[in-house]
Amino acid sequence: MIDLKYLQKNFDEASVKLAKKGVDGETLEELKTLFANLKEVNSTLEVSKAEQNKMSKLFGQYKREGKDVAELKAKVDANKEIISTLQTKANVANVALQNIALAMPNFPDDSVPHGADESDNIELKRVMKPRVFDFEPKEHWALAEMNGWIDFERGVKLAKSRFSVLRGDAARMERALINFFLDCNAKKGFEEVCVPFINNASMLQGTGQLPKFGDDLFKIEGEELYLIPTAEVPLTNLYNDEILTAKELPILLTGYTPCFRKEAGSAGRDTRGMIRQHQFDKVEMVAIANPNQSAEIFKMMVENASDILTQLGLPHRVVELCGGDLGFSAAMTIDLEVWLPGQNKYREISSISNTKEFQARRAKIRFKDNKKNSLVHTLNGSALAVGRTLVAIMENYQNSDGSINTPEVLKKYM
RNA sequence: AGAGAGGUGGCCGAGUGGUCGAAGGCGCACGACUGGAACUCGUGUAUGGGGCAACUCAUCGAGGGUUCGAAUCCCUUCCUCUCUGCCA
Repeated sequence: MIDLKYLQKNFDEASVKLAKKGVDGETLEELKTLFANLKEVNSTLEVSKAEQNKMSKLFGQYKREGKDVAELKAKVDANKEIISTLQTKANVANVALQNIALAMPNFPDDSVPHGADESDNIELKRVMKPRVFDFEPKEHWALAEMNGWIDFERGVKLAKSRFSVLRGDAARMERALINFFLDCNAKKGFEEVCVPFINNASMLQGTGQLPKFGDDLFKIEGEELYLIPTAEVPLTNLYNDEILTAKELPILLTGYTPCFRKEAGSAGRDTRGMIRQHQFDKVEMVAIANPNQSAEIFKMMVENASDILTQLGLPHRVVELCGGDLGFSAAMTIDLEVWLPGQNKYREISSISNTKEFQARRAKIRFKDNKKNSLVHTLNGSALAVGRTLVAIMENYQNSDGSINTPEVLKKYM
């Protein structure tokens, strides 16, 4: 959640920032008004409550002294009415405020380039030259069929479309990749954790998936529980509603989880192959950091993910997201896009974001900094999306006969 | 899933209608003592909101109710523990 006090005091500046992310001024204006109203109602309410508390204390005193309380009771009863009215007003205002505030995206960092969508993103650099093929490289679904690696039909039979089954060496390579990624992250100081793949609504709100993006989540019927769309949710919320000490920061976490997404807005996109599935494996990095550490950690996370791709021999590029392409919670994001020779283009394989204090404010993750409590910064990034890495290996390591070589670093894992 | 017990501050634990944001202990921080430390003694030590501040409002798992007044009574709900059942 954005800082409403800041919005109040620096409305114009905040409007400019959020315009970068495509937020119209009207909603922002509404938010500001609601906030001001709530403050006013609350302050009058507080005065009445203070009055009520005083009178109640007096009431007890009168009783003990055997004095007559009839007159006082009349006063107290009248005040009670006023409080009840004000309280109702305050509750309504608060709900309205929360509804808008929780749906308001994060401020983009000042460094974030302007732009409307993906096409305005900025390529920072390319790592490794794509291999030159002396034959026409095939797309991964063709290779999958030739090698019996992916069973799309039976995946659909078991669940529905956008589910698939990995078989044989593909299944083993999926597992090898998970282990390889976790080991790489551990070397960079990330603690490995194994978490529930189902989280409750409050956690999903903490990281920003709820209330606005519920349509993209698989919900457990009859319960306030959801299949996680990314390990970012359980890893970040590990410290939900906690006050950490400055000493224990930064907390670096990594974990493997499957991710479940309804892909509600993606009908027709990437329908073929394994690029966009309802369930996919991912190894995630999360950092809970002191604000003065977060820039450096962000850089480290990007380098780590890029380094893993390099170790796997996968050409990729580093892309800085523009304001319009930035996710809801992110203040800044860098994507890594891997080269897919079969598709002849770069495709996202990792997304690393600094949400600054946006998630920390929602999830109430704070740290004690000489007596004072401050919000932490939270960062998250994939290292890496496992299924897409498998796809990248298939396309980059294919031979003319359709067979697929194993990347050197993966051999000891298989 | 059924039966019973219970959820209080960083932890333990008292508190069954008012003077309780909460005794006492532990832990922690600071100070005194010491060459230094332990011991001992003193002081301090929840969170969120409003206010420059004095101060004030809210919070005793969560939500609602009774009452002038609720940690304390009532209802709902979540969670934990024990026993039974089931299961990896």
